Amino acid sequence: MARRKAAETAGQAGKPTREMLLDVAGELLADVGIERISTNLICRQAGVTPPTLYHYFSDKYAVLEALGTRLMDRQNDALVAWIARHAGRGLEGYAGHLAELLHETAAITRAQPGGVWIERSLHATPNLTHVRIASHEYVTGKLTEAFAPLLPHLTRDEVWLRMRVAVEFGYVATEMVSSSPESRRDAIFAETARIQRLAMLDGASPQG
Amino acid sequence: MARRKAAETAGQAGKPTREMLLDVAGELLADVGIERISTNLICRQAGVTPPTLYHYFSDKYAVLEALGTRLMDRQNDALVAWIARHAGRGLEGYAGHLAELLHETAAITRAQPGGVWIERSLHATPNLTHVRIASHEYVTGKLTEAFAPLLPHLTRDEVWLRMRVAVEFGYVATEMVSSSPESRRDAIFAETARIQRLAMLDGASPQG
DNA sequence: TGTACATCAGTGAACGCGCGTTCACTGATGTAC
DNA sequence: TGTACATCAGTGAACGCGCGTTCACTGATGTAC
Repeated sequence: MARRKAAETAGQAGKPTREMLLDVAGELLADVGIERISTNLICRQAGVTPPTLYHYFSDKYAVLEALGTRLMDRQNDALVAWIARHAGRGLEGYAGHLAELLHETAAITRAQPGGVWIERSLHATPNLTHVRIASHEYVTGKLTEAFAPLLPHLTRDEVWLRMRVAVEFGYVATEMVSSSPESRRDAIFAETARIQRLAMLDGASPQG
Repeated sequence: MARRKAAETAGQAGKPTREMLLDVAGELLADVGIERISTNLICRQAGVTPPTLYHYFSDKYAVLEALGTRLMDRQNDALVAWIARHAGRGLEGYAGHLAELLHETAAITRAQPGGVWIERSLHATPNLTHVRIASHEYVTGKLTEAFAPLLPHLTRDEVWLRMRVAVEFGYVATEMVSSSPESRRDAIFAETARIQRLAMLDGASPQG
């Protein structure tokens, strides 16, 4: 009687309980916010009793941390794949496909229940900021590896800073999009890609 | 016996109680986060009993909203003054002084107890996002007024979008700075100003 | 193939605690006459 | 100048509620022999 029943009650039949708890937690971050979410509420919404949650997570913060890690790992994988896909074609190979990267990242965020509220919540919780920072520094490192050889007039630290700022601008764009009507999405990403492109090419020789 | 005593206990002698409650609330947002802050905790820290807080604010959200409004009003005043100070010297009059604006905004944020955590908290609380959004749209409007005549090749909507994105990038820069060592501050703002400048001048005639 | 046992995902019920908020009240100060 | 009264900033104590977490337990499944 124990196994599998809860997930079905919550209409998430088939999903492993742990994943389902994370999905429910994400939804609740969007609905009530980091400031109102509670373990009891997550359990009630998931059709599970509290000891089940504590079977999978050591405490409330572990739930939120896992939620953030799951989202950011997916985003990071997409970025690494994007770098690989456009490698070997010089600066313009990357700079010409920034909007693609923004759209992909946004799609991943949108696909996850809670979407952008997960990032906002991590960001506003002193205990949890390290998740976001570690993730952003990881992708900054990957981008620095890719771009440093193409920007020989800059020191590695200068490239790193340029990438760090570009990463932050990218995330803020996906975030703006999430609170704008869908019709505005393309315009915001196009504008962001335009700016990031200028930032990357500035000072480099015309054909990168 | 009633009047004035509480503020002195909390080492904020002379400050009106309402202001002191907001300062304490800001500190607590930085210390424990939006997710742990409580009215009882604010009162304890401020050396005041709960009914005093409810004398000045209708409920917990009103405290946080007032805190956000106070910070953003100060930032907005600085931006309006910056526009006035550099008006009449064409595009480059503005674009050449972006780092100044970033530094001023950051200084205002830093001067307020809780600083950047106030913005993060509003941002992550569904009930309160309207404060941040209204403020950012207000300054976007002011910038659009100033820049539209200088960018005649763009429609007003295009200028608005460009400004909206620039505003968001500016805020994210002040935010990055707050979690970086002080020595990095200038570099981050210089990089942000570089990018914003390119974004503004792109497509315009050389002397704006 | 049967059986004994370990493991594992889950339940039911409760714990102490701090939350947001409110009630009835106090006493200092300002104002009218 | 004195006095009656309104106002205003604050207190002390408690309210019901939901929080995060834990205890002892259940019963289905996997494994060894």
